Amino acid sequence: MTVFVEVAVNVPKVSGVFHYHLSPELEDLYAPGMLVEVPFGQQRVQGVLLSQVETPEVAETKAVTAILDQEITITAAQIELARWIAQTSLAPLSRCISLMLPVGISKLADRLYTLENEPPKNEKLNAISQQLIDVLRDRGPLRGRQIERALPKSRWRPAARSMIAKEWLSALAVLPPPKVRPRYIKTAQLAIPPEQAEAHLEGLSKKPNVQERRQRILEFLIREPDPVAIDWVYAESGGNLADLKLLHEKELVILREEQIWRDPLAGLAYDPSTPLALTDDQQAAWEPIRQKLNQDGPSKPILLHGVTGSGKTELYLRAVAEVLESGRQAIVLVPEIALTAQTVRRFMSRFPGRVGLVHSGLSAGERYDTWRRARQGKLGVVIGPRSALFSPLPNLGLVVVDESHDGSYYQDSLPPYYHARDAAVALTEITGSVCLLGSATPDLTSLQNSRRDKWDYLSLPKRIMAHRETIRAYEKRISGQSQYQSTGEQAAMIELPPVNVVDMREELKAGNRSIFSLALQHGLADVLNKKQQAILFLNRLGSATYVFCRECGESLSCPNCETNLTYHAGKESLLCHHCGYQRKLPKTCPNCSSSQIRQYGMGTERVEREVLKLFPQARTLRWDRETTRKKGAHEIILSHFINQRADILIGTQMLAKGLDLPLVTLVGVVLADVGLNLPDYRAGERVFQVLAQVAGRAGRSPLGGQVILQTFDPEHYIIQAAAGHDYSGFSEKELG
DNA sequence: AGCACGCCGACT
DNA sequence: GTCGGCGTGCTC
Repeated sequence: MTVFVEVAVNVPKVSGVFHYHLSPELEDLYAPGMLVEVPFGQQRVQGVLLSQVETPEVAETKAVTAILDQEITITAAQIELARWIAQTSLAPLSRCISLMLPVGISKLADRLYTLENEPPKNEKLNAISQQLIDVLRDRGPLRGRQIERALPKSRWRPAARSMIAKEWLSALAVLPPPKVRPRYIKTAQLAIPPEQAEAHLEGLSKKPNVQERRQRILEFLIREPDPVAIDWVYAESGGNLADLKLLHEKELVILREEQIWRDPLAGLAYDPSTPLALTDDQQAAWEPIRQKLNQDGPSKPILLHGVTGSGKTELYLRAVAEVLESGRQAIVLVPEIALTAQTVRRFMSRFPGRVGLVHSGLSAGERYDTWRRARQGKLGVVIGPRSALFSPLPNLGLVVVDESHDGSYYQDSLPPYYHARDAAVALTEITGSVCLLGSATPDLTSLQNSRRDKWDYLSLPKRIMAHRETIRAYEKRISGQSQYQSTGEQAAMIELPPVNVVDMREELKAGNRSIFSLALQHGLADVLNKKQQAILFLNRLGSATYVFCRECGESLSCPNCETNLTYHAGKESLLCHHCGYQRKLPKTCPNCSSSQIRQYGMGTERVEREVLKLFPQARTLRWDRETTRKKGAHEIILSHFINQRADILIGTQMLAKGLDLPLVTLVGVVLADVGLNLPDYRAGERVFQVLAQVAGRAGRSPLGGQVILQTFDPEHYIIQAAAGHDYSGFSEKELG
């Protein structure tokens, strides 16, 4: 009986699965999820075995060439998840399967080109053919991708084809081996009991210095009973591999190869932390979560709606601990590692040695090793952005989606276009595990799911100031400026900061032409005086500059699609990014004929300049795409600010993501209504989310805090809702 | 991705 | 008449 299997081939653009048969020697080794090599057309390609099939769809099946990895590369749950993503995103299944292959493992087919015969001397060759011949003569046989690099952008493939027909070249279908491999180090260990080794310290060499060196090696190994990395032996003794080999031949030392894990977290120091006591609110939310984690069978996803600073992370940590205790694993999704470093650090210090971190900055080797440790169940928690969802954990118990409203969970750059939040829910349904989605400003889709009882809903309505010791540390630092009394409880509650909405039209009427209202100027002066910190937030989308009438607040919009027109300095005209409508910048406002019509959009540099004009002594720090482009820049800027090496942090959208900046007492939103008039039914939702999040950055310490929200449209319900920290008011209005 | 098949323009 | 351009479709 021949065994037929379904294979998803790793070829971009190929949708669907193909049927192959297994040769008798592979039949016994077969398991779904294995990485194999199969012939496909003229090529040799990678594929993933899915399931066995009774009868193949075609009469003639080809045989699976080889099993590339004895261990399962993709778990059964992942195969199902890939199928789910393929179905819902309309992307080819093979693409969804390759999402789950770690970088360095996934390999596309290629061809190896060899120069077989020099073309006859009298043959006239075109330039490309000549180049190809030359490069193959110089460098020997090359793969297609190597030729691609040697002759960039040239159309060498047709030339190669015609030369293959003339038998000057040959082409062989190959599948390159994976780029990443486990890393091994050599270790040395004493082969005999230490007492006996003492007797062998003499006569290791005739040369006194060599004798001494080898003696030192033995002495070191006598002190270290466990296998030791040979580099360490060299460092301790000044010896080399030849010495070790000699000692090995004398049967005094065992030399071994030991696999090591490349771990990006290995060098990091962290203070282990213990669970914090829960507040009553947290306790009330924790109970149902705990129950679900310990109950068998399917359970609804949980939407954990907690205002900024309400202690959602502590609940995630508890949930993860509960899951680990029962021998299962957890995945924690965060929007962007660089912006959620604080959250990541809390997981690392609560579960030292059990956390695997995945993100784009890792080397292929680090990723591969983290992936393999996850596969072997050696990691308890995998934390990372959306790709962390595809870790092959053998016994998944929990998926946490932190800041689950965040737009970066949606992949829109290349297919499959999928939403990691939805995929997380799907994965927990497949595996029968628990999905915990946390947010201070849940997206309306999620809220609707909980309203319709598809999801469960838990809320943390109150803010926690800080843990008692933290508060005490601050009180020492600020010596008596505190507005709040310690309650004696483990954690004290604190109000969300008051929000002051400033009508910028009134400011102009009163003769203030600065981009800062008087209230914001006073606020900044006060902060600088008291040596506290402020954040200035620019709710800006891209580099677009909007045109406003400073008299009536009217923004110029496109007559066709109601999008705000944006000003392009290069063309000196207004452009609609939606339909391409273009017009000259008008001299007067079409609404009120005022001449106070200006482009109103600015970058962080402009804001910084304005701040320094008013407060030359202020120490400012800019945080935007431009200043954070370099690797590690996020951490540097943040730690600068947290350590009070700057007074005012000026930044864009990134500021809105889960940062804990305790000394910030003032948040100024330079222009709150930007983005409100976009032709997108979620524009209001996005603006509300970002305003609510950034407002939540203020006043997280005993110093209290306030938010100043500048706007030309103070009556807008989104602005009103954000000003009142009124999520339910906002969602009522949006959902009806 | 690669390759075959197939249908229209400039050449021996 | 044919060589060859690249559009479309298929690969178990």
